[in-house]
Amino acid sequence: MKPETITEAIKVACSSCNLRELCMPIGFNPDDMQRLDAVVATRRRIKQGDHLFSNGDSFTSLFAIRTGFFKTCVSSADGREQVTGFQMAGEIIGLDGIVSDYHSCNAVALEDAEVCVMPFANVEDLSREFPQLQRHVHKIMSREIVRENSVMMLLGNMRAEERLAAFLLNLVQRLHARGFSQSELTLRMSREEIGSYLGMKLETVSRAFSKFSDEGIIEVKQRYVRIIEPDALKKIFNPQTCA
Amino acid sequence: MKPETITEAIKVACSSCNLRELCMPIGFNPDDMQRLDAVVATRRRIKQGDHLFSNGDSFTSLFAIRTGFFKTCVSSADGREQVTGFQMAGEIIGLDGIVSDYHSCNAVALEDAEVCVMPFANVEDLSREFPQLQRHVHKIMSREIVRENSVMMLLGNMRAEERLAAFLLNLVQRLHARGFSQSELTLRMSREEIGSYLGMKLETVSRAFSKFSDEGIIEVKQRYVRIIEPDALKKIFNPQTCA
DNA sequence: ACAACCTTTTGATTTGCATCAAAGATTTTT
DNA sequence: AAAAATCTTTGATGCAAATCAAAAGGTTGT
Repeated sequence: MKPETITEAIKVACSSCNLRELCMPIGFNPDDMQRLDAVVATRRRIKQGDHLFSNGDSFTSLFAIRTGFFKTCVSSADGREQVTGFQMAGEIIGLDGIVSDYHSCNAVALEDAEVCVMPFANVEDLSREFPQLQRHVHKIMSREIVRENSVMMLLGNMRAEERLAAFLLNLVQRLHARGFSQSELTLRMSREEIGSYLGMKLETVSRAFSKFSDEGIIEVKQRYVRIIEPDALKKIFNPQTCA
Repeated sequence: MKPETITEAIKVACSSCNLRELCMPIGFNPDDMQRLDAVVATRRRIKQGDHLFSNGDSFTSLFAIRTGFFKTCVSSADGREQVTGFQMAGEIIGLDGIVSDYHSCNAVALEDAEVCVMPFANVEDLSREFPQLQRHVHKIMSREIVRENSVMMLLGNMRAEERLAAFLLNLVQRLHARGFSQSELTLRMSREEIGSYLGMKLETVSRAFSKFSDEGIIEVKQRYVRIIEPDALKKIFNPQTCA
C-alpha cells in the first residue's frame, strides 16, 4: 500500500469516528487542525486477547480506539476480577493512569484492534493552547465518572434482569451512534465477562438471556442478539417511566 | 470578627487541607500563588441536610470542601437511590457536571459545611497558564475514576463483611491523612447511607457491625467506631495478602 | 419531662442468585 | 475430520442477604 493511501484512510477514519471530537474539536481553522494532529504520535495494533496495557504499567499515553473492542478490568489481590468497562471505536482508554503515573487496570482487546497512541504530555501541551481541546479532555473524563456512577447504581440497586436489560440498551445505543443497527448486535464478550461487569455469574447471565428470549423480547443465538421489543427492555430496566 | 482574622483563618486552612494541592501546587513563586487564589471566587456555607447541588442543576463550579462532610448520590427514575461517594475536607465535588453542563447527581451535606466555590471557567483559564494546576486537575479526575473502579470491585465481587471492612479502612485512612486518629472515628452517615454506598440493606450493615464487634475487631457505639484490630479488618477485606 | 420521631439492633422467614453438575454447541487444534 | 478445548445452556440444590417484624436506644420539639 502506498503511503498516500494510508494517510487518506486515516483522515477518513478520524472524521467518521468519535475520536474526531478529541483530535479536532469543532471550529478550528486548517492551521490549528494540522497542529492538533500532533497529539497522535503513532498507531498500534493489538491482537485479540492481548493487553494494550496492564495494571502496574507506567502511564505515558491515552489511547483512542480506532477499530476493535476492549474490556478494562481490575483485579483484587486474591485474584477476583471485575470488568470495569467495555470500550469501542472512538472511545478513550487509559485515564486511570493519570493520577499515579501507572495504570491501575488492564485493557484487553476482545477482537483485533488498532489504537491511536496519544502521549499525555502532548495532550496537555496542546490543551493549554486550544481551549476547545482542553474542554474536550475534561468532558471525556467527566463522562467516565458519570458512567461509573450509573454502573454503581446498577450494581448496588438493580436485579439481574434489570442489569442485563440496561447493558443491552447501552451497548446497542452506542453501536447505533456509530452507524450500526439499533436492533441487532454481535457481542464481543463472553457471558462470563458480561457477568463480571454486571456483578453476576455467567449462569445468571445465560438464564436472563434465555428468559428474555422466552418472552419474545430478544432473539439470542450465542453472541448474536436481536432486540425485538426495545420498549419491553426499557420497561424492565426502568419500571416507572415506561409503565 | 475582623477581616484580617478571616483571611488568616483561610490561609491556615488552605495550607493544611488537601485543597492546597489544587489551589497552590507545589513549587510556585509568591506572584503565581497570588494569581492562583483567583480560582476561588467565593465561599458558601451549607447546613446539614441541605443540597450543595442537585441532579439537573446547571454546572458552573467545582467545590472544594473546606469543612464538613458530604455524600453524593444518584437516583433512578423509579426512586431508588445510590450513594456514589462520601467526601470530606480537601476533596473536590462537582466533576460530574463537566460533561453535560448540568449535574447528574446530588451533593448533600451530612453535617454543617463550608465549601470554596471554584467557577470552572476560572479553573480552565488558570490551568492553561499553570501546567502544574492543569496536571493537578487531571489527577483529581483520574483519582475519582480509579476510586470508582475499586467501588465497582466491591459491589461486583465482595461479600457484605468484606465491603464494610474495606469501607472502614478507607474512611479511617482518609481521616488519618487529615490528622485524625487511625483507630477512632465518628460516622457522619447512617447505616442506611452506608448500605446504599455498599450495595446492601441497613440491617445487613448493622449485622456486620455487630459481628465485627462480637469478634473484638471493632468497638461500636452507634456512630462511634474504634478499630481494635486493624489487621483483622485488612484480612477480612483481603484474605490473601494478610493471611 | 414527655411525646413523637428517627435510627439501630436483633430475630424469623423468604428469596434471588450462587454453586454444583452435566450436557450441548461452537471453535480451535492436530 | 476427529479430538480437544472452550463457551453456553439448563437443572438441582444451597446460602447470603433481603424482607418482614418488633423492640430498644437516641434525638428533637414543645
